Amino acid sequence: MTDALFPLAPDADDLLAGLNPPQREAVEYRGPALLIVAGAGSGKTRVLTHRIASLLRSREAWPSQILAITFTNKAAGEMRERVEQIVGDGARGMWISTFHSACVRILRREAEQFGFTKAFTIYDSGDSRALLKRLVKEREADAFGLTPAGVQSKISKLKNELADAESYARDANMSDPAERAFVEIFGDYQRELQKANAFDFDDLIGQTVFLFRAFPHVADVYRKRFRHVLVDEYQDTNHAQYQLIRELTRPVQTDVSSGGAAVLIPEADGASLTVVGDSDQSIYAFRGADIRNITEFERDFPGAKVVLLEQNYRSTQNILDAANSVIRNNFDRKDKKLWSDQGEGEKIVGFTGYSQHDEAQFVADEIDRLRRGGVDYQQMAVFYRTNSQSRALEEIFIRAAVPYKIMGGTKFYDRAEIKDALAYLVAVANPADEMAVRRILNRPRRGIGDVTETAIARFATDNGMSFRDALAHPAEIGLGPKLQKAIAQLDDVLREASGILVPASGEQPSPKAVTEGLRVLLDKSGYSDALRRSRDPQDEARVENLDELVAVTREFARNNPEGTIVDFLTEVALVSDTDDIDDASGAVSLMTLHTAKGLEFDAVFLTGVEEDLIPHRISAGEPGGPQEERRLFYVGITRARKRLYLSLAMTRAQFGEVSVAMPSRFLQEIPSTLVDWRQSPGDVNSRGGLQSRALNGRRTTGDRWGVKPLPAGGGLTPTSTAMDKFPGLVTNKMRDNGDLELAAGDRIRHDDFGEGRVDAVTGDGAKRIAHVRFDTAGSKKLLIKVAPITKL
DNA sequence: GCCAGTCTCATTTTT
DNA sequence: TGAGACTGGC
Repeated sequence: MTDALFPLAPDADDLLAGLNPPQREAVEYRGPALLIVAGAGSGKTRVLTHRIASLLRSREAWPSQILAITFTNKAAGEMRERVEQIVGDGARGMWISTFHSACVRILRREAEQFGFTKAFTIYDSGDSRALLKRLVKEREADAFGLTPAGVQSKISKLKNELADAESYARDANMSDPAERAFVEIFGDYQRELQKANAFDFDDLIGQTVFLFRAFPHVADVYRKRFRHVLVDEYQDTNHAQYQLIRELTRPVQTDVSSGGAAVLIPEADGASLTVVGDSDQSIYAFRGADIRNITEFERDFPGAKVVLLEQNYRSTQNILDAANSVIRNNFDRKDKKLWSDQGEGEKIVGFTGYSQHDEAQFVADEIDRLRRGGVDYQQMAVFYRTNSQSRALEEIFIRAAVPYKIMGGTKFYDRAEIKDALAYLVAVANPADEMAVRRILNRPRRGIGDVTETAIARFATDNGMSFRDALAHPAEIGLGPKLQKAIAQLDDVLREASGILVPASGEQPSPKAVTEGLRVLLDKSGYSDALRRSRDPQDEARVENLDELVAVTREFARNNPEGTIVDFLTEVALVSDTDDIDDASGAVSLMTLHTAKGLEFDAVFLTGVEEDLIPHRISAGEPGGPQEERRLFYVGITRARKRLYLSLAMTRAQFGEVSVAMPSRFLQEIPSTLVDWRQSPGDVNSRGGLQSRALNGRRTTGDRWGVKPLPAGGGLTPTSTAMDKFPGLVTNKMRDNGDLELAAGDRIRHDDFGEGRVDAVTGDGAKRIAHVRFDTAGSKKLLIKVAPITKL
């Protein structure tokens, strides 16, 4: 069979060209279930896109029969692009999207089936927290120690497990007042969402599963449609997502029952399922990702084929050796070894700074050096564990004129003025969304405070109308003339915008509707004017941000000529700024380790490699926490193509207080032969103080980092790395008196000061300080955790 | 109802 | 440290 459009033979070849044997197998295997275990940098995107292309080319599937699910919008965009590169227009009609977008698409189509409308709002976590705040307050649940944030995360966890308020209540200890309050709030919350015609983030998945289970005929529509389901980053799926996949890949059954007898006959096999993932890169357990989804795939899908991709095309062998030797310490994993044929490459560079600024300075200097050596800024990235660590880096980078951009972090759509503007749009698109209407009620200031807001709400309840509709009856609410006028004006503006954005049925809104509607809302409500008149200098920036939002609507109209206000709001709710990573900007990327997943750079700086940061101290108490932290560290390492820097600081200022930082235990897991310590923890922290010789020396050297400082001991150990010089300085081996209990009256011995008596102990945790009077050396204050002391 | 100044409090990761 | 809650004066 030849086909003019799709000549089979040559194309099949070019899809396999350049692939190694396991990769080929992953592209070519056909069967009900396939698990591709793809180590970092093993070319999984390539495999996935070629697999899709191969299905299309061979006519095994129409584009519309393919559903590819990724974790981020960025990944979805990339995959689409790469598939289009291969098959061109033949990719049209495929669903390549995130879990959330796919579910929104389904829910919008089917919303009417279960009490929602197409125009439902998507609550982001800020929205749901705001709602919960109100509910917690109404129930006075703070008296039981419930906080909005705590309730939110608990609800989220439950939803990820597909539990609802009722099912949770069945097993909950209802004699505990806090539990009872929680159950009540959970119930309230769900009712409020329904009333507001809104889904929160977790609902998008959970309610889709619910929809499929409650309405099998609806599910069958999608089961018949999607014959090939492919899931990327499968190790990050949570239970709800797992169940969604299960529902989608169930066999289609036809109901031929007659006269009350239910008879189901199989109509078609379940869709073929391909999942790609790497359990070593599972770093989202904290928000419900269940690593078992991937580790038990073969049990879940008997007969599943498993393909292992272990050849790494990204990094040098040194980097991979480091990564392997770190991840090896996680005990419950299947052994998997990344290898590369790119040669050893450069050694990993280690550096210890005195402070985080010192560390940042090293990074800045080294970036500068790399740049001079021909590495582009956009090929360099700096990672850190927590967002707050970026500040020190930024300060130094600004001073050192290193161009940088922060990925993630404060989001455009999180700004108050943007949320206000969007609330205006939501109030028009989905008037049932009371939260949105309440939000804009007094923005700009209209003199409407708590009292008036409550009066409106009461009027609405009393008259069986929505909060939004109550705005149309200011005279009847019993308010002063000024307030009546203010409310009437708001009502007018919303009405006018509604005419533009949601025209009467049958009429097509103009492509410019969203832009125009937003303009009307901002201008006629007085919002823009209020900002422009303000003398707060920040308001100038806010005006600019709103202009930017208007520009976003224009861009949206260009890309989606048929796009409605609801489509626009969906996009805004689901697309974070992290997604539009501007690769051409010529700047160094700064981001958290989590954000780094899926990216790669020629040079990577992994900063803050300290205990309590990575592994983060909070993780210590969580089951599986330390292991997940190790995977996070592993993810960071494996982002690097050619150069990897590991840096830390000996002291770190946190919330205004300086504390001593210890090298991370993970450093010790890397063979010392792989690391070239420019300045090791030993150089900085040799006992005797933090103003070490190495640090002082550095300040006076012209080329600060060009020359490797001589190893201590006069260079008598030429092959040693600095790590050898300070046995006893890194974690296990590092002096760590940990939970050494000292109390006033105890006698201790200090390596340098001899014996003494403890007068008092102050502080707590790692910062406990012993006040000691030594027999010969006088009084000293010692940090109990690290001081070279023993109790007698 | 508004505002500005003070206070307290928690500080991980985010589709 | 810095964001949000709270308070008291207008």
